[in-house]
Amino acid sequence: MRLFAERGFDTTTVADVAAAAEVSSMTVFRYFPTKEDLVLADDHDPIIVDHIRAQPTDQPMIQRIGTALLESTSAQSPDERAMLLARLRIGLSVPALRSRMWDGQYQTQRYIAEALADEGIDEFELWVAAGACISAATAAIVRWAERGGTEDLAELMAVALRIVIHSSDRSPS
Amino acid sequence: MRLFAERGFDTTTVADVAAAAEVSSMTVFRYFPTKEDLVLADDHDPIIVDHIRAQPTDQPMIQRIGTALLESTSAQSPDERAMLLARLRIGLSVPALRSRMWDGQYQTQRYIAEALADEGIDEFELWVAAGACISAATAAIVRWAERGGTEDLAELMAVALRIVIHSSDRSPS
DNA sequence: TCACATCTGTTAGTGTCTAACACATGGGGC
DNA sequence: GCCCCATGTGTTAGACACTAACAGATGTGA
Repeated sequence: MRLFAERGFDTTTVADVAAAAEVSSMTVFRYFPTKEDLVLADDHDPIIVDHIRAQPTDQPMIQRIGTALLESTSAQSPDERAMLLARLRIGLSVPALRSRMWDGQYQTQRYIAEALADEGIDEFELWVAAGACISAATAAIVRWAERGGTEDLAELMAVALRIVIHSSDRSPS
Repeated sequence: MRLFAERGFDTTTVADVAAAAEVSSMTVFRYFPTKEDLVLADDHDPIIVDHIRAQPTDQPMIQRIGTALLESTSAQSPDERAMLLARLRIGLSVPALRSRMWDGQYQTQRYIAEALADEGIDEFELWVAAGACISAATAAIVRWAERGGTEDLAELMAVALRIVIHSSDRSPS
């Protein structure tokens, strides 16, 4: 991350990273399947799923997902926030990384839909609701990163989720 | 597209495509910046923007975007549908292409937000609304492709958009 | 101390993509 | 008809990401 931030992602080779880590290039590829994974490796999905499962089941589906996303973001430590910002700073400016980030959110969407399956909700409706919430959360995160992390991420995300969810008065299940 | 469908994307080299087109590899890269662009090249964004601009301005923003997406999909010819399905068939199964597809939607989101700027709406709210609609449209398109294109895409998209928009009673601007 | 699994390095190779230069083709002005 | 020039294309050389197969090192348990 230090090398990428200093010299740029595209202009830093895997060999450079390997040398800085005092290992061979092969060793890097053994732990990170691609160069992109050096930046994108994170384990936030299980945390989100935990928060999803902890939501009261008497709420509308879209509300449960949105609240879970908001909670799992609010629970981040300052260190995690700093790491997230560093990742986004590099990731949003490099096309290859940006694409991979969106795909990471697609994976998150799949995890969420999987965690909430078997509740009798229509599969497609669940998928759409998860997509809408993730889209809103992403909008907040991107905006936050573009402003250099100076704004309140949790508040931004709450605003974004409110736009998508607004006064949903539909019943659960 | 034929080669990729027959022999797989990863197992078909650019040299193979170039040979089939009876040109050199260099010529391929001159017209398509990357191998992925051989599959992903499309020009749907301007059409969406046209439909966006054609919406009555007395509707809520999210409604205008959603309707425009639905219209520009409904207006597709059978040939365009077939091409879309072929692209999705290959694209969804190849990680590198899937990632790039998501990034294409990010670009679409930017076009939409740009087309609707200067209307006095809060920039962030506009961005979130566009993201939610695109997310819904994408859910419909992916579902449609996963079912082999047998379902009614316009109807799927209408259902998805209704979930995101539902009975929004907020005023425009 | 030995057998074994795990980790790491080396080598050789494939494939994407770039840069620089040379060649061919075809149309417009003299 | 001939040259000039723009455009399109091919060739070559090369950087870099990534893979596969093999060999050496290291540490752990019996």
